Amino acid sequence: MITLKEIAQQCNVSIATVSNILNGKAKVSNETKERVLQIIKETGYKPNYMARLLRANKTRTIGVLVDDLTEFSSPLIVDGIMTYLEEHNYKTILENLRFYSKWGRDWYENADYKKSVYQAFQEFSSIKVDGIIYVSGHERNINIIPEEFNIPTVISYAFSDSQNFSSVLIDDFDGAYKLTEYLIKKGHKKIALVQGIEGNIHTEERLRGFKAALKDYKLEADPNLMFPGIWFPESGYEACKKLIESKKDFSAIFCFNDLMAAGVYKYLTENNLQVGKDISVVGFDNRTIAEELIPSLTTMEIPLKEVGISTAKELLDQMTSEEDFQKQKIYIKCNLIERASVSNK
Amino acid sequence: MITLKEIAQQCNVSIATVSNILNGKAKVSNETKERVLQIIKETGYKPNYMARLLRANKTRTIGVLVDDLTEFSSPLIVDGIMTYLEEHNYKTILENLRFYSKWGRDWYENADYKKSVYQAFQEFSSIKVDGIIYVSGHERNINIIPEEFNIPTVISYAFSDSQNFSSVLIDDFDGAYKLTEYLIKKGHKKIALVQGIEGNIHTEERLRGFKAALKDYKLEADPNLMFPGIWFPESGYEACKKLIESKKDFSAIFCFNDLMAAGVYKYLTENNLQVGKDISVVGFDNRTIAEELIPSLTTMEIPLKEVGISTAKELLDQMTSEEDFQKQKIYIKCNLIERASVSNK
DNA sequence: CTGAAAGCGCTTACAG
DNA sequence: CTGAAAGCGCTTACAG
Repeated sequence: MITLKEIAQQCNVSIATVSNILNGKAKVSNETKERVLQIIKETGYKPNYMARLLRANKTRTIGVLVDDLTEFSSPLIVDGIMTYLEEHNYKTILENLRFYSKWGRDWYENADYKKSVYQAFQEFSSIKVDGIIYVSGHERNINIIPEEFNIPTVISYAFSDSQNFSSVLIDDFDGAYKLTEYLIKKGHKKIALVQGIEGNIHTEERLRGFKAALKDYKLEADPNLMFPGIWFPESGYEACKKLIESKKDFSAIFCFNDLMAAGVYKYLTENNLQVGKDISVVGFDNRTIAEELIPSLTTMEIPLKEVGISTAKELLDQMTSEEDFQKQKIYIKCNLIERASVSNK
Repeated sequence: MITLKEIAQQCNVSIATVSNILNGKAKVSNETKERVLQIIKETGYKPNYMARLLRANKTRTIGVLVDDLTEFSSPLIVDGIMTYLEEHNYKTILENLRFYSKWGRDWYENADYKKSVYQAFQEFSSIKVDGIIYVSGHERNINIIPEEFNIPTVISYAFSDSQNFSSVLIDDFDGAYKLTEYLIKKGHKKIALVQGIEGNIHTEERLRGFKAALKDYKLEADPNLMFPGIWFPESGYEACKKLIESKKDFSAIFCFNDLMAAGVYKYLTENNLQVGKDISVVGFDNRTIAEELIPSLTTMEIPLKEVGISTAKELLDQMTSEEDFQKQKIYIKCNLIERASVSNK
């Protein structure tokens, strides 16, 4: 590979001059400049990235750490991050922790989890990234992000107790509130619930939103209509089975995600009940499947790309802020996608 | 950040000695070694990545170029690649071209497409990656991969006319053959087809496989039962509509992907025809939706993670091979996932 | 406007 | 077994 030195020799100037031209330090005559630029073009010379970084001691590179790239939310968040960073002329180095594929769905109970994150930070630190983004696979309280590296870090799709990290989250409360309100305005008063995993933040926030909406409309939440779930279709199927078999009075089912709604569809269909006619159903997430279910599913879209963009923006804002940067939690609102699974009651 | 030099000072040895210890060049007494290692541990010293790379002039880093990370196939392929590379102690730098999000679905007709790829190669080259993997969003003939950089490069989920690149592909022919054979063995003789976009490799290969299976079982392909499609549910819906309205005789529909199968489900359901009873349906891809459709869809799984692993392996094999490495096309077989959408005829 | 020189943090022959 | 020195390819005061 051709080097600065060789370019300088070919042009009969010093390497400093070539370097100055390359970096736009203007103290060079136009004539020399053009000659050098010409040669650079001819030879296809490219500066050595490593050397440059070693000297400059900053990289204009952001390290992105992902719990697991195969989680449904991750690619879109990463896409948003990269969109914003690219626009602002930053490069990205992505490290995929692959926690779900390595250790199954309960990986955050694995002892090596913390170690892996720490190692990733060490790597990023030795690469001298200018900032770090942690992309979580689901919202939770992350308390294992090392603070001693002193690199600006923002958390995407999760948060931390630490005051040192801003984070960008989904407004699950608002989403569930609006979805419930939508059902109420359609005339539904007895709404059954298929919840997510207990203790999970999405679950708790959506539950809060659900209850708040009922309360504001002077309705009461009926504990007999509330079922646990673990995000997968089977949960919806089982909950729906119990619900129907119990012969309880209800007209709509609010599933805390689309996959469980698919399970509800399955049970209802198998039992000759028509979704959107006999029983109304709503989901959450707006995954691909929501549009393809029959009838198509009314649900809440999570603007994941926007989460990514917002995260990247927060990080750059922090990196370029002069004074003490005020860390914050940013909540992104969800959008109601109205389809065909809810009828007027 | 603490440096080699400071460690050396603290230990009263030369930087060369510390460096040797770090790199396991054994010519150091145990005593010194332990003392130095102790200090390194205490101080939390980490070698400067850039400096090391600058000196060593190789990076143990693989550049991964992705058409678009939000394509359904990409995250899993990338996951496979990273799995293999991590096991072999390589780092990954990922560049997301974001072609689909930038330019819509016909991006490869965009003139800037080639330029973007070239620039990415330039970047990788100046970062001095040891190898490059190009991850395509769908199989096609890629003829715009620059060859002048002289960096070992393997193509994932696509191929090239050039003899300089190995590639890893899905065996669409085999998959379609087996799926067709499966239908035939279930007694279906008149099989309708909802194809993918014309000219697309997946379409052509699956069509070849379909026809080959029919031929081997002495059946004839009926052009009247073959419909075009563009991979989305609407295509399946429309094709199915025409098919039913034409009153043609058939007992099964082979959709070239799961999304179109979802459209077929929709039309059949709306018209009171039961999938898996009145009409059998199979798809291709085994996307999330396949399991959630009612009844669940029999389809071909594309082992995307395996594609990624295989690609990474091919690249490392090439990089470490002594003699002239024989470039090849590797075909990964698909797996039949039998569910509930096909009945015996 | 231009160049000689120091130095970023390492590795690697080489000498002792 | 250990260290002085050169050098990887750049950038950046500084002097002229």
